[in-house]
Amino acid sequence: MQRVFAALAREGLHVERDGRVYRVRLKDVADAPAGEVLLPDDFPIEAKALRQLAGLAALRHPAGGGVTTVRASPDFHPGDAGVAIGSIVETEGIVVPAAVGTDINCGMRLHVVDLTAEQLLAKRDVLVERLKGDYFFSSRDLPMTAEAMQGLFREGLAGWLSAVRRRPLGQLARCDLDQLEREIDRVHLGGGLDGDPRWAPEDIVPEEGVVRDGGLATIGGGNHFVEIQVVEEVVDRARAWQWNVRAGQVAIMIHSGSRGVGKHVGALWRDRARGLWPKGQKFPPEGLFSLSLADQPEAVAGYMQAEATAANYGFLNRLLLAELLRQRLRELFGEVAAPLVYDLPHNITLPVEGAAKRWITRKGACPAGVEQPVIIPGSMGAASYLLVGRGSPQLLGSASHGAGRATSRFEMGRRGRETGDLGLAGVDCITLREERRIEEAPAAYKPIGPVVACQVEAGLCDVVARMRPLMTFKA
DNA sequence: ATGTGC
Repeated sequence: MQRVFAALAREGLHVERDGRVYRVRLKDVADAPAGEVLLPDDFPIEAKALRQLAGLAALRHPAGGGVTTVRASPDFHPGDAGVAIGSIVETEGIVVPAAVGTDINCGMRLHVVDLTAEQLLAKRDVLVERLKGDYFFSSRDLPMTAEAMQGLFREGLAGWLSAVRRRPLGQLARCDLDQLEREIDRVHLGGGLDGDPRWAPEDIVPEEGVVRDGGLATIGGGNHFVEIQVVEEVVDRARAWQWNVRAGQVAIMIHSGSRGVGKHVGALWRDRARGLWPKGQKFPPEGLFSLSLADQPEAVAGYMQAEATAANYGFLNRLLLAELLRQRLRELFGEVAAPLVYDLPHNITLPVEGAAKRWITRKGACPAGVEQPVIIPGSMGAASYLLVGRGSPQLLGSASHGAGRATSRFEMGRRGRETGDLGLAGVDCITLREERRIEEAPAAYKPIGPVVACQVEAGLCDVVARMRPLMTFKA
């Protein structure tokens, strides 16, 4: 697989690949930093996605600060909120709420389970029935005290956990809280950023008493899922052993985010950024309003705290989705070990380490720091990968967050009605919405193999293990 | 992406 970096040239913006030149017309990009796209050979590249990337590159705040670097990961594709999915952007002196959007702390979580696929599939039907109850019919019982919700929003998983330890209610009383505590260091950033409950939707942060938040432990729509997999191949035996991953074992992979809380925070700050834009100044492309440290330091701090608040909720959402599944596995198989391998966000703004006033926003890009676990899911029915990051600067210490959509949901709907081969044979997808099967069918996505291979070849990460799906839950 | 929204 050949590695291809294509500069978005300043004059006219073009990408040259395989002898073909892709041109994108865009004004205002004259003094923007060049963007780079990493793609396998023969991959389609959408003009809309390039236009969006160029729009990001051109961002400047009239009071000072702007975007310094943009990169695009191999699963790069157009987004509907003005930012292409797979964008990695470094800013200096500004933050851009719309760049991360409303799906704050969308991310991945991976557990391994001390069962073989055969053992698990022997109880497939009863497991599916119970999980349908948990994930689709809200039969779960997860009452949260005011202290737990406030601790969560303020500090993340550690704050939540210490409150739950004081008063474990409902199904939380059946969780192994010591294990959850030990697993916090396998969550990126310790599963906690400095947030504040005042940024969360009011109805889920009681002053006192208990709330039953219907958003917690829910999968969400689109490409989000809970998947039971089997480790098909271990490539890096030493690291796999160290991370508890064994060939032939069952794994649990979760792709979800901060649900309504991220939507609340993202929409609130998108609107605030527009409202705070200096009067009389030309609007930025695609509604990408920024907040400048130069004249709005409290707004920058406020947004970062609000984003952190939603991010903390996303960490707990994934933890609880996994916890429900671990409880069902214990019911059916006894005390079976199902340790966390890693949990990490691929939709988040983080400060650049060791540099004041600089941030990296990853929009559909997985952090891939040195020796750090990287989780790249394939599309429904396809393989997923556990990798180890190498901290390469090429994509600012990032990797892709998936295979990348190749065909729009709308187009897939049309193709589905015309009964094309959507690659769904043999896929065990449990969903209440039939249209998901088509919208998220394997044929809607690029093949994960080349997407992973080109990143390995580029030195972004190395494969530790490959998993294949056994059953996928999609809301 | 979103207890989607015209």
